[in-house]
Order: sequence, then structure tokens, then C-alpha cells
Amino acid sequence: MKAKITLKDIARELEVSISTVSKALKNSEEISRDTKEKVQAFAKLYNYKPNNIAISLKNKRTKNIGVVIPAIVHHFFTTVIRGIEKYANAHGYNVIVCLSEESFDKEVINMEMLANGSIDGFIMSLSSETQQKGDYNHLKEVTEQGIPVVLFDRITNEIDCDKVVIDDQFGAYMATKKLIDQGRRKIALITTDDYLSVSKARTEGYRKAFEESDIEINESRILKLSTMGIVDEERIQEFFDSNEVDAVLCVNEIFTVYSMRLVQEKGLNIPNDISFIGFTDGKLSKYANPSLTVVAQHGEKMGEIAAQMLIDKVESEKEEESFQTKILEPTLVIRNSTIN
Amino acid sequence: MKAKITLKDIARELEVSISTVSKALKNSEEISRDTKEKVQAFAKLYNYKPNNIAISLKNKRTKNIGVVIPAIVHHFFTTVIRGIEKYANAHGYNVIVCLSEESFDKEVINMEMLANGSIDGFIMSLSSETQQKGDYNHLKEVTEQGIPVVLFDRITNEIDCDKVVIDDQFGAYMATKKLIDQGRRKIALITTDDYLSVSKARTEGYRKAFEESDIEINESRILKLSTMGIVDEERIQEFFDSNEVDAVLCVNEIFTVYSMRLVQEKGLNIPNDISFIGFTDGKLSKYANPSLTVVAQHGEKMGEIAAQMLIDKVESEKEEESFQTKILEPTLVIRNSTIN
DNA sequence: TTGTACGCGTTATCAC
DNA sequence: GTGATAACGCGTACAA
Repeated sequence: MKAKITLKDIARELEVSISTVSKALKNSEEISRDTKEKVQAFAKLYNYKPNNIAISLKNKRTKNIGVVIPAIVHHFFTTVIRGIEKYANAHGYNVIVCLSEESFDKEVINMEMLANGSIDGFIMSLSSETQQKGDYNHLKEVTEQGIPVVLFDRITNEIDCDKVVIDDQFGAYMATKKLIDQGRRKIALITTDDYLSVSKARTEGYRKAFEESDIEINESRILKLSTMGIVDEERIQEFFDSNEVDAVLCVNEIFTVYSMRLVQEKGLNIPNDISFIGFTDGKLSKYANPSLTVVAQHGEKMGEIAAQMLIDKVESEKEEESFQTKILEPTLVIRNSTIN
Repeated sequence: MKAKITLKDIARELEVSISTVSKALKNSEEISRDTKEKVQAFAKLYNYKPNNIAISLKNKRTKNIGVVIPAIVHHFFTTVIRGIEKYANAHGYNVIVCLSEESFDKEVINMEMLANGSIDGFIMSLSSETQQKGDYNHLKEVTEQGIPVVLFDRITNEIDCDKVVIDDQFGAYMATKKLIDQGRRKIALITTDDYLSVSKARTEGYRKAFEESDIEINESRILKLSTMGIVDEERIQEFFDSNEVDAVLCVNEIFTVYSMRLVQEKGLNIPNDISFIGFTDGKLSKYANPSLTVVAQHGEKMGEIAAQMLIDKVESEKEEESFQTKILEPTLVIRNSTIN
């Protein structure tokens, strides 16, 4: 086992000073060609690599990005991570991923762990419990310390920082409008409780489409499910048993596939008897039967933008307090769960 | 903006020495009750938290685990990460995730980045390009430096380290056997090239089941697809056009859903005309139509075990060179793509 | 009971 | 052209 070699080791072996070695390795003009060659050859031979930790301590920069998300088994978050990784790695940053598992406490603990020097900035999406409580003190503390934060998807207006979202309201509006245009009138909305920022916006888009078309909304056609734990299949069953519905807009993939299966078991044909539109263009949607028309959220793009915003902030010397919110346009991907 | 406070700051404010502060905060017996209370109160007020980087440099321990995987949009890897996170966080470790995207070069670069002090050990699954090349020098270098490595799923025998896998051969054997027992004889295998360790083992299991039942294998019923890039839908189409098949075993979820859709489009009924068994108990399988019978790989469990093995090694003082390979039993999850 | 000094590995400044 | 020294933030053996 050949342990890592340090500047000190090289200096000792070559009988020069540590600073000479350091300079020689950076090809400093101060050092003679002779010494430089000797040092560089030795360093290469023993595969010298500077210790990241020491550099971090010195520079007060870790080149690590902390990513805190509610869950990783959701395809959307997975694509965002991929986008973050892509941009971050290309710029010499590593990504530390922490999962809050939709828990406020875990979110707080993870952030505290990372905030003590482990990372240069945060990219995060709020846990549903956090949004429910409306307690953002852990975010405030971090930003007050001067650590840059970029929020994506599940955001809050209580915190001044950069943000990236898709236009959720418009996405839902667009989807609902399409269903209305195709002659559907009994359009159900399956969503979560309103404390989730994205669900709220999507519900607004749904309402807006109805208003514009001068159609009354039947409130009983809006079903709100919990994001935590297992999907409440029984409530979905009840919902379809007690409501007449000819189209469904769902705020996520899971709700959609569950619902589609239930109505198919009732003998309904998709899309003829009942149309479906979901959110998130993930694998579940793509490979569903019939394949699902969705409002695509462009997770990877979102991740790249978030990473770019964060790294820009981290690397900008100036302490300007200007924050921006980037709003990406969602796209309607037409597949076979809607007509034509 | 209140910047992070250090021991030095506290010492200056309270007009004591840094070491006194340090000791006081650790409740050292050496320090008077008076001073301790004063220091602790001040620290709490200004929310003092020790700097992780400084501690890492001092202890030569980062409390970070490096995870290098080929892809994150595969549900299996996602569940493994979740298992790793779970165990690691519970033991005070953070997880740095790096994606090789199935590329040898990226795998090497990522490992080098992390190996220079950023992490205490690696958990990884090899990229397909790495397994294809059979070049494991980057792993050798790391282990020779004394950095513990745990390989999971896609492993190699060329490297001495801890490993976690499921018994892929047995999983495939079990699945094939079941199909044979149900009277299927024209069982296709859709797999990847043999350089992927897991695919190789699964192919062996498939063969073993046939041998045991004294049935000749029709080699044209084995389809090998590339893992890189987009799934070659055309080759799957051709395969089903030119082969008579009454059951299919696929080595991953994606291959399975693609194939299922193709045969359904040809008008075949699953499971009556043709049965399907896949690998990986992910969402695609669960929500497929019909829901898919699978060999479950227990990714989360695998992640937890890998994390446990790694942290044990990291925290054990002794330098014993004893490595173990944990083999998890796969489970057959029966759903509706096979008969009853 | 408190403080001094040193080391972790690196870099930057300044003196020789 | 080279080297000594200080500094990043912390912990600790040892001295006072």
C-alpha cells in the first residue's frame, strides 16, 4: 500500500523546501528549469495529487454543491440531479446528495451538516412537510451566512434567492384547455393538498381554463390526496365510483397510473371514454398503456440551469443581492391517452 | 449577513485563548464551570458550529462516502442510493454521488476527483464500458492507497474488495424454471453483451434451467442488445418477427416494457400467448399493463449493506485485508405477466 | 485552570 | 532562484 504523497514528502526526498516544490509544480517562473523538471518528474512518478481538503480549507471553497431533495425514487428529481451533475462536473464541482424524504427535520439536519463548510452552495426542492409547516428558518440561516441557495420546483416566496420552476399554472391551463377543446366537460383534477406550491399553481391553471371557457367547475371533481406515504387507492376508487368523469388531469405520474388502471378495470376505454393527462414526462408515462399525454417538466434542463445559477453566484466576487426566478415553459407531449 | 463564527472569534470576544474555548465547548474537566458556561452561552448565541473541513484535515476523515454509478435514471440504482443514504446518514456520513454515464473515462475522472481527500471510501457499480475494456487500474490505484471500496451489482473479480450482489444466476434460473414448469418451451432471453457481469450470470442461470430440464436451447432465441444509448427497438421487432416465442426473460425493466408493447401490438395476449418475466422490481414493472412478474433485486437492501460494509472498513482501525462478498437472494415477485 | 505550540496540507508573501 | 513564515480552523500534548 503506497499512501498518498504530500508536498512535504517530495520536499524531504528531493532535499528542497516545501514552497519550492509547490511553486515548481505550478510551473512558477521563479524556479529554475532544472529544479522544476526534477520536482515534476518526481511528482509524476509518485502520482502526486494535491489534497482537496487542504485546498478547501485554504481557499474557503470546497467545489462541492449540496443538493437536498425530498425523494430520489421520483423520476423527475432523478432527471434534475442528472442535469445538475452534468453542469457541475463540467465545471469541476462534485454533487453531495441528501434526501429529506419529505421530512422537515431531515431537511434541517441535512442542511446543517452540509452548511458547516462541506459545500459552497445549495440546490434544493422543499419537502412537503416543510411547505406545509411554512417554516423556512433553516433556509434563512443559511442565506444569512452568505451561502448561495437555488430553489427549484417546490419553492417559497419567503426566501430571497434564485429560483427555477416551470410555469406550473400554464402547464395545467394548457392541458385543461386541450381537454375542453376536445369537448370534454367533466374534467377531474387529481392533486395534492394546496400547501405544495406546485399543486397550488396547477390547480389555479385548471380553474383558469374553466373560467376562460365559461364553464362552471364542479368542485367534487377535484380530489386532493396526500403526498406522504402510500397512495390512497381506496379514495381514488371511491372518487371514480361517485363521480361522472370524461377526462382526468393528474399532478404527478403515480396518481395517473393508479387512476388509469382503476378506470380500465371498470371497463372504460382510454382515451375514448375518458382522457388522461399527467405531469412529468417520465418512464411511467412513456411506457404506460396507453402511453400517456403529459405536461413535460424538463427536469434535466432545470437541473442544469439551477447548477449554472448557483455556480455563477458562488464564483462571482461581488456581493450583489440580486436574485432571479427562471420560469421554464412546460411542453405538452401528446400520446395515446388523449384523442388524436 | 452574519458570517460563520470560529473558535478564534469567540476567543477574541471573550478574551481567552482558542484552546480554552475549544476545551470549554467539549465540556472538558480542565475548564472552570464559570468559563465553560460563559463560552457555551456565547457559542450558542452566535450559533457556533465547528468547520467540517478543518476537522477533516485534522482527522484525515471526511465523513463523506463517494458513490459512483453508471446512471441514475435507472430505478434500480436509485433504490440503491436510497439505501446507502439511509444507512450513511444514520451514521453521520454524507453521500457524494457521481455518474459515470456508462463511460470509462468519466468513471476514472470522477474517482480521481474524489480520491484526493474528498471521501473516506467508495461504493460503486462499474460502467459497462469499464467492464467491456476490463481495465480496472483506477480501482487498483485507489485500493492500493488504502481507500476502502465496496462494489455492488456490476462487479469484477480482478479487484480485491468487499462486494455485494444478488445471486443473478439463481434469479434467472428460478425465473426460467418457472416458465418451463408452466409448459413453456420457446423461452427467449433478452440480455446485453456478455461483458456485463450481471448479464453473463443471468444468461448462465437461463442455460442451467434448460440443462436441468433436458431441453435443448435454441440459440437464436437469445437476443443481445447494447446497454449504451437508446434501446434498439428495430432489433427487438425483428427478433419477434423472426422467432417463435412463448415466453420471455429480460435482464432489465426497459427491455421488458419495450418488448411487451411490441408483442401486444402484434396482437398477442400476455400472459396467455406469451409470458414475460423481467429483472428489477421497479415502478415500470409494477405499473406495467399487465403488471410484470419480476426477479426482485432488493436495491435498497443492497445499498444499506454496501454502506454498512464500507463504514465498517472505514472505521476499523486494523488493517486486516479480509474481504467478503455478500450474495443476496433474489425474489420472484409474481404478477400478471405470467400465468397465475 | 488556562495558555502555548504544533500539526494536518496547501498557498502566498516576503526575505535572503 | 530558493526558503522561511504565516495563515486557513481545529484539537491536543504539554507547559505554566
